[in-house]
Amino acid sequence: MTEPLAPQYTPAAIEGPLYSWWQERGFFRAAPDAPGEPYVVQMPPPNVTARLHMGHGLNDTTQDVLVRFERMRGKNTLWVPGTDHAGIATQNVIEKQLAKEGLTRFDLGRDAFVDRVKAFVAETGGEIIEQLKALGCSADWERTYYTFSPDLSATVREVFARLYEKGLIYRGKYIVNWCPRCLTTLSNEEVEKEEKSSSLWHFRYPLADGGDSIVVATTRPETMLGDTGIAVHPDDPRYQGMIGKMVALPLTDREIPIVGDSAVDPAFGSGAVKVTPAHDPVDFEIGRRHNLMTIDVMTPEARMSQTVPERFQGLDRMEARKQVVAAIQALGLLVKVDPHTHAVGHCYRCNTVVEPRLSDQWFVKMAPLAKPALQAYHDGKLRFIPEFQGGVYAYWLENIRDWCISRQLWWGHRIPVWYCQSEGCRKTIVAREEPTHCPECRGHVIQDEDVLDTWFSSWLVPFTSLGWPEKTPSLRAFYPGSTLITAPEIIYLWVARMIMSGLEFMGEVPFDTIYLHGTVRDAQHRKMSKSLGNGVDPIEVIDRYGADALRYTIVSGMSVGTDLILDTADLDTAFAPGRFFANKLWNIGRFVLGHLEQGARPLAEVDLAAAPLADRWILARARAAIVEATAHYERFRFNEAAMTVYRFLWSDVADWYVEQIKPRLYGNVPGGETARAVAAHVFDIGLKLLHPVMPFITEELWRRLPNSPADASISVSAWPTEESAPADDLALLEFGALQDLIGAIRVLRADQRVPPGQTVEVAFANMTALARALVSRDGDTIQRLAKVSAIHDDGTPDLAGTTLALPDGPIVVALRHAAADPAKECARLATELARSEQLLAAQLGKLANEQFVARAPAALIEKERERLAVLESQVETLREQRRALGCPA
RNA sequence: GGGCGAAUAGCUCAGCUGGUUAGAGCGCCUGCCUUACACGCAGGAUGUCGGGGGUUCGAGUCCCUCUUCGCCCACCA
Repeated sequence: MTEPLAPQYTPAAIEGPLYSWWQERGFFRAAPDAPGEPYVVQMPPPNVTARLHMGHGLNDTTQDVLVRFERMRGKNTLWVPGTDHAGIATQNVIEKQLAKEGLTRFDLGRDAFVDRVKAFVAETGGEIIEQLKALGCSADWERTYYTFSPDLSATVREVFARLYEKGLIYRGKYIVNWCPRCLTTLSNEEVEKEEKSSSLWHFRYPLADGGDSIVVATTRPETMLGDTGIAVHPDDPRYQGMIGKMVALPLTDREIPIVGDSAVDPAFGSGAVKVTPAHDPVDFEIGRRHNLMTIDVMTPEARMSQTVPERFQGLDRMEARKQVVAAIQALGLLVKVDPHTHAVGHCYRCNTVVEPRLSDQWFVKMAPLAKPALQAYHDGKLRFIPEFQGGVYAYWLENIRDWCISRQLWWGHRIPVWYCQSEGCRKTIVAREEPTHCPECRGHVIQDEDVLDTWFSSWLVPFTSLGWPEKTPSLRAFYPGSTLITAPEIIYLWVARMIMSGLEFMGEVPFDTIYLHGTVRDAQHRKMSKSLGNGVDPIEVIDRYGADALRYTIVSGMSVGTDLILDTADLDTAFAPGRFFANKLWNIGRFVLGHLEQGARPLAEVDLAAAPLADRWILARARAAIVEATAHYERFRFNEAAMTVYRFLWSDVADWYVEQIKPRLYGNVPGGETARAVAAHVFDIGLKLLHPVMPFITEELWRRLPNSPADASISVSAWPTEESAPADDLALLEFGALQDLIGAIRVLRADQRVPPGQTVEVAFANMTALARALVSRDGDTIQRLAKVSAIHDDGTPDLAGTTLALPDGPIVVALRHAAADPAKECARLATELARSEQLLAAQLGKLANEQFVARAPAALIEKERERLAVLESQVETLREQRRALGCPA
């Protein structure tokens, strides 16, 4: 471990080995009986077929930041990882593979298909886990669960059986969302609504008695073939006489009744609604109330079925739509077509337009589960960040609808329901273990063909991942968990349901804090997606710039509740902040470690009272960084935390402290030992504060610090506290003044184009006590850092000076350097004078405002008075300079 | 249709309980290969804080309103 560090940081060389070492040493393992308050995070389980994308990058980096922070703070930290068998998504992947071979799942048959999926998962299912490791995720991988493992499958059955026994699971015929491509139902939450501009077609239906007619409006003309009634509002005067009459449904030979139903809005369209109970949830309810027939006019693939006139049979629904409209028009019954935009449901997995369809399905009765979940929120047991997301959660629960959990898929947990086949028995058996025969009549039983919604296993993971229903030590120690970190888009699909299942089966909410982060978008603010091709591959970024650079960029670009925008066109630029910072850090490390070969004394052994200003100052800055960064991490303001540490390490440590101690380290001068001790100490603090964000480089550098215990990891080292660095307000004030003095001289040099190599003489006037003290004690620092050969305390202002506000008053700083051109200098001074006079006038006005003086806090007024003094001095200096130069008035 | 979020430098964003001259990174300009780092150092420019109105001694910050983007929810067919 003593090879010299290269000038350029090459992350690829260190990240892999470090991760392997972390794993071997088991730093991320959480034992139920380990000391410390438990801190538990459930990782949103990625789909087994998934490859890491930026969404994971954002989500898992955020979790890892928090987990590493809490682990270092001494909590018994557990991050539970897992993968999701992802019913529809995974089945689709395999079906696509089959399609390439010219096959469908039906060609293989159910068992062979499931075997094929299993083989695929066995082969590729671990990829995403390896990618998460490349990202640096410090999960307890030994606990990695799989939602379709035998263990978790057993818990799914257990939960199904318990809910069924409690009367919370039922089977029924309702209108459900049907994806004609996936050939399965979807829950309401799995349907994504999209605004589409379309048409509202008005059809005239003649009454059966031949006299009158009635106009109906529809957005789905093809469903008219399944109309079994017409509904009007019972109080609508236009249709009062029509209720009860029959309509001759065009294109068919059916006669359907006109019914009165208050679900109809008289103000919309014509005020009359065609009722298609098999294809619309509202129509279904109307149909039920009025005993209308249901005619399913479509096949599962959304083609027109045998129930419609022959000319339309077999047509795709969209084609049928066109032809029905044409046929109606040919009959002279098309009244008008209005443009109309409305929300159309799409399958969340394949984006096909979802068809509402009457079907026999299994449901979970949600109201009894929602009630305690809502109560927990109102009782303050759930904290949402950002806060407003709590309202989103509550609104959904208040308007909860039953959950359709059966899926017509082959990949997933088969529904644990068997039906007795004997005539006269027909019992429905719900069982935890597969029954061999009907317990009632010993008849032959067959299992329900359907599988469960994927989310029916993932809504249980906060406790099933810990061994439930067994009361394992892990379950006892780590339930309930702490923080859930995820994207707002799965509040309903996952978060709310976990809360409900947690309350139902464990009696407690599964986590107390829900942190919802934004979405990763491209430069045009579009969501990253495969179809748009605007994605960034995090693995590519890690290979090129390192996981730390990726993580730093993610963290610093993300604030609470906002999206993360990444320019996908230019990765070099997009990840520059992280890359640059990692390199800077590496070089601070090279410098500091290079001077610590003989070791560093612990800070406790250093006489700080006797230490130079810079040492006391950097320790005070370290303390401020500790306090600030810790507060930011605690409040989920990770970008602010990152910025705080960045400023500490780059601006304070690198730009000032390192520059300041160089003479003490290079030259064999007294104080070198103190400088080494302090440098080692503040670098240790900086690395620790940064470790949650940039775990690899901080580990690599930290382990090389002389005072880091051998074979220890920064990831389990103690988080710095206020005790780690002494406060020193005087040092902050004095060093700040020193920085201001050096800064003022640098500005003068640059303004006057003094060549960088050339030293200058500086004249101070109006010296304050602080300035005098600094010049006499730290004059050498000023000389070195501002390239000054001599400092004069002139008492009179010189050419080309500037006024500087020190804490104890304004002083004048000037260069003893001939101004190039008196005329130019006069012009420059005139501009500056004008500006200063303006500011002075404004300041005088402000302080003349009686209201302000009466009401503003005293400290503020004091500051305003100080500023007035500076401005007055500035104006005076500029005037004197102009006089000295003989400038024209 | 209802609800929510956002609008600050060319770009991405900070600015938390109203209070100095509104900040950072990237990009840009000037000068530097100063023995940790040119992925760097020093200096610099750039903002009617989306528009309008209000509250206040004082508003980027609070209130109202409008505009523009984005998100979520919803059974007006």
